[in-house]
Amino acid sequence: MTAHTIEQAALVHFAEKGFEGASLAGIAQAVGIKKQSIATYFPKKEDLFMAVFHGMAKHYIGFLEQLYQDLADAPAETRLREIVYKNYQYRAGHPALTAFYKRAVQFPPPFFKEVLLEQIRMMEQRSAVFYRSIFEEGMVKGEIRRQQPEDLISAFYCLLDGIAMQMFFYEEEEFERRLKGIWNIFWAGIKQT
Amino acid sequence: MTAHTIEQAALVHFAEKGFEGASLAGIAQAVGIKKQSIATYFPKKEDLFMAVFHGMAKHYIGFLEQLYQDLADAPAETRLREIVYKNYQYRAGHPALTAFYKRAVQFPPPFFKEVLLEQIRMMEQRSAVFYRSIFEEGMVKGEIRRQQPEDLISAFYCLLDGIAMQMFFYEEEEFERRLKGIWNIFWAGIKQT
DNA sequence: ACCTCCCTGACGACCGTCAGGCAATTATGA
DNA sequence: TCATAATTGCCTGACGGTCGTCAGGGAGGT
Repeated sequence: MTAHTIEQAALVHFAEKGFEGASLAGIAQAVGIKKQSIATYFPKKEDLFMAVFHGMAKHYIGFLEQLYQDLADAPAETRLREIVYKNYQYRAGHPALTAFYKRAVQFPPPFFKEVLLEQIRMMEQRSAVFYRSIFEEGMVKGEIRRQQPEDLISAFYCLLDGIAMQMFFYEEEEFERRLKGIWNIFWAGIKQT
Repeated sequence: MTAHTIEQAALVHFAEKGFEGASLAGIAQAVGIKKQSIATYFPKKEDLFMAVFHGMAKHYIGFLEQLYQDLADAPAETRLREIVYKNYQYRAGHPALTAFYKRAVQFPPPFFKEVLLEQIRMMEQRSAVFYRSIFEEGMVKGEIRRQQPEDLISAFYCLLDGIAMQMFFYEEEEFERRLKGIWNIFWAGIKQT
């Protein structure tokens, strides 16, 4: 039980200050124990980081699977727009998880850069399969203009990443206005005319 | 002279490990002096970081001004595409500056979060004025479909940020293939049909 | 008697910063 | 022109503080 509490506190600290910047003392204090007690559950700091990362990955993958399932029978536009918006809402609703993820992806602690990047590639590939099916189905049904599926996937990832970056700068209200405009332009760029 | 050498070494270290993660000892070693000697030019670590940041900002702004100037008389598509590609080439050609910028923007050291974010807002606003003029001119000339300029600007920033993120994951060749697809979809989304 | 869980104490390493020294260069004034 | 003063540029030494980790102890439940 305490292990889970530690993970939660560690998530926040790692998200805010990164792996090197976060201190075991600070995490322990947030839990209400001494720093040495963390070693009962996570012998090394790296172990704690790994546990937090896997917890985050599990949570996010669960969200994605649920999302994809819910959208099984819908027009391409609805499906894609829902992925964009639900991703945004997930990120807005889980700021600590999101900050941790952003930091881990862009500035991974050196001790397991490779493991981490591989994990991220896996997650992206899992998504790519799903996105590809949406695009190909959309093209067959005449909802989406015929073009290379790879280009569509690239652009969609670019859209999602760009949105994730922009979230950082604007207030909720302002951002949602922007999001609407961004989506309309993306959809205009791929739909069948 | 040494001051500039120190700044260059600091740029690399700050870019790779962040403000807290980079050590004065490491930077000094890269220059070939002792860590205490840095204090001759930069009394506090924060002063060094500030100097590096201002150097980077000046360099990048110079690049943007030059770019905007060169594109003064060209069709909207050319201008926008050039901005995208030249930005990409700049980032690819100056990886340390880019990494430093990314880290500073997304995870600013706490001691001057506000100063830094304000600086960034300034840089973005300077660009926004230029982008807006391209879009408005493009709409007047019938090159771009009539719509809210704000939406176009939002989408363009989203495009640039998304591209900056994606650069991280792919090799040069693979990435440039993707970039082409991404650009085509964006342009299809805003051009006059 | 044996785990489970958390504790105290101490360690070596590294951090940024302050204080002060010393040679080489440059500027000053007779 | 030359002695002297001032400045520059980098040095050594030491400081208090924080870090992660190792070693070992003790209370409470099984």
